[in-house]
Amino acid sequence: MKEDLTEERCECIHVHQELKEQILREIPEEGKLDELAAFFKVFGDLTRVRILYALYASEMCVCDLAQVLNMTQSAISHQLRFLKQMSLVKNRREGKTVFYSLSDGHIVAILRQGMEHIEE
Amino acid sequence: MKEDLTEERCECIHVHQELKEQILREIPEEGKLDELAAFFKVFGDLTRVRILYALYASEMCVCDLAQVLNMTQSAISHQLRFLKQMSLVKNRREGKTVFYSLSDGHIVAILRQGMEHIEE
DNA sequence: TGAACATATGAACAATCATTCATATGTAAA
DNA sequence: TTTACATATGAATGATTGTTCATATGTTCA
Repeated sequence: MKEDLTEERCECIHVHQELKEQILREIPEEGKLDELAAFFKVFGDLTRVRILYALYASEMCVCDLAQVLNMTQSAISHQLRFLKQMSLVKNRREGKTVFYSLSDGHIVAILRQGMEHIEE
Repeated sequence: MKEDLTEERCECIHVHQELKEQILREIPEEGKLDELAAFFKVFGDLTRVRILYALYASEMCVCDLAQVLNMTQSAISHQLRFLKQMSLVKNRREGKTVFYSLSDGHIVAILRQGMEHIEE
């Protein structure tokens, strides 16, 4: 939790102590919110969103992703590691190549919901 | 669009030219994806997520938000401006104070879906 | 009009992050 | 075992971003 910053507070009293505590109870705990923000942060980058849509179209290896998205293998690989850490993608090895795919349909649902919002 | 990086490409041919173009057709256009990433980026910060949940609990003025979340008025104000730009919140003035609230129920739906995902 | 309060905002700073470069690891085939 | 290919990764760098500080704008009331 942060330190108390009351010294510099205005005198606004729309939220009195009681109500303030009630609101705080309605807000999920900081740990959960931190996880949530971290989760959404994954979708907040153009490269990662492109990767996710590409994998939605088809399972692919790192090299193919790099070709399709016209980026370096290293850049793609770094982002895939991040996506894997956040369990948005899974992978399987087949000989020298590693194939990546979306970890579940949930991901697509979230992308779709975001799309709906910006297309208004 | 980025420059062509083919010189340093591997020889992986799982995606031949035809398939590559088909996949590219299935990926939304770069402009849309950019918007989408920008949209999700808003949810990718702890402070902003806390603000959104606080406003979900109750409409509030800047000063009250600062108190409830124990942050400076300036920090909250900056984030509210951002949230407003991305049209996640709206506001109304009443005398000296400005009240903020969620712009629509869609926002809550997205937060909920994110929560569902991390609670697995 | 002037004083007090609520909010907004520009500039600066520190922290975070995406990409690049160089190189390491893992696998297959010769 | 050596070579070649596919992927992974650590360090460095440039860009982005959240907060702070100082101050400006907008509103009410005396």
